[in-house]
Amino acid sequence: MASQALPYRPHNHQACVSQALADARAICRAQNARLTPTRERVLELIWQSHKPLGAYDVLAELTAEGQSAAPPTVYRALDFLQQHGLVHRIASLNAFIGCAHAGENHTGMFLICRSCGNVLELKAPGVSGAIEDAAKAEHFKAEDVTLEIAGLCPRCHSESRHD
Amino acid sequence: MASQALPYRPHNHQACVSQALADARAICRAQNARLTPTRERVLELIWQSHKPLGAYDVLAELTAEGQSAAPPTVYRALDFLQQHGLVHRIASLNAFIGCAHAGENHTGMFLICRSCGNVLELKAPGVSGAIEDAAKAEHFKAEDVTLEIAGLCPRCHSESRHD
DNA sequence: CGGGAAATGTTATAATGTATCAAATTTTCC
DNA sequence: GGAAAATTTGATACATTATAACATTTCCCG
Repeated sequence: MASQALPYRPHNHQACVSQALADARAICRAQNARLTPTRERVLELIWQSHKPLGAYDVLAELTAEGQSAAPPTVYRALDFLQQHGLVHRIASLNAFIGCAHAGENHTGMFLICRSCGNVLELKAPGVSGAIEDAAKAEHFKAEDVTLEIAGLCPRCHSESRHD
Repeated sequence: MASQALPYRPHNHQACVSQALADARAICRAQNARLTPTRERVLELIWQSHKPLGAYDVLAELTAEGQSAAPPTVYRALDFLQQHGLVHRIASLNAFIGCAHAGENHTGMFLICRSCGNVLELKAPGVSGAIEDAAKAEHFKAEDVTLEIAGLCPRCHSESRHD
């Protein structure tokens, strides 16, 4: 069995991208939302790795491809993708990452490696439950959860001990 | 008994401020850190309410008081206060709030009311434990947790139902 | 009181995100 | 099919948040 989650070990990443794009098309079709070429291209760029990408990094790639793009181009596409649950914004990094559980109606929990930069998105029902309980105990109506854990992924952690 | 946590109901807020400043002085003395006038004044400004304050809001108040302040003045003071556990940065708001549990070595969990803007900081050991477990299951070494819940505080929630 | 460290002042600039309005495209509905 | 409405995109300008770099001052310690 694999000891480490996908982002932390070599894998056929093109499969991740293809899957994400296929899911996105299906989700947009189901929601009657228009996954236009720019939006799809931005999603693909975001998915180019498991590291979060800044909006201006996306912009740079678009302009490098010859597209006439400005900041609003990118932010609008990212807003659309977020609203349809296809990407997440990582608040602690001001960056964006492809959603690993698109369409599953989840509360994202992100493990962010400060060494290699890769991010793993978990579902962690136990955590979500504990958060709901804590909010409920204060009579607080939770609507949106930001949960980002910075640290060392298994790979970088084991390497750092072999110095 | 009180049904709502402090930030969500009227209270003698000056007592919060005095307590926070007294704690800060004690903590800095214990750590041999210098709580200079600017740092102390920034902490006091941050504590002027239970709503997070932006760095440039702090800056505006400092300049209004006649201090010759620039962005680095504020960010340096905030960095110092964060390092000594006296304020927290709310990543989802790009703003800062006084630490409600200074010196207690905790993982902050923030309940942020999107209506009134007040923030309650909780300790929630159950949540921290669940997060640690989830990270451990992925062999991830957690170092820093960002946990921010946006929603409606008890007060705003009950008001919104009486429309 | 002198030498080094810490803190502050100052200017400039980087990085991230939005407002606004015009033009083009797509959808809707007759 | 074609006109009106809604959505999407283009383009310019600007707002907000944060940092780099270097000079100056203040404080601590011997």
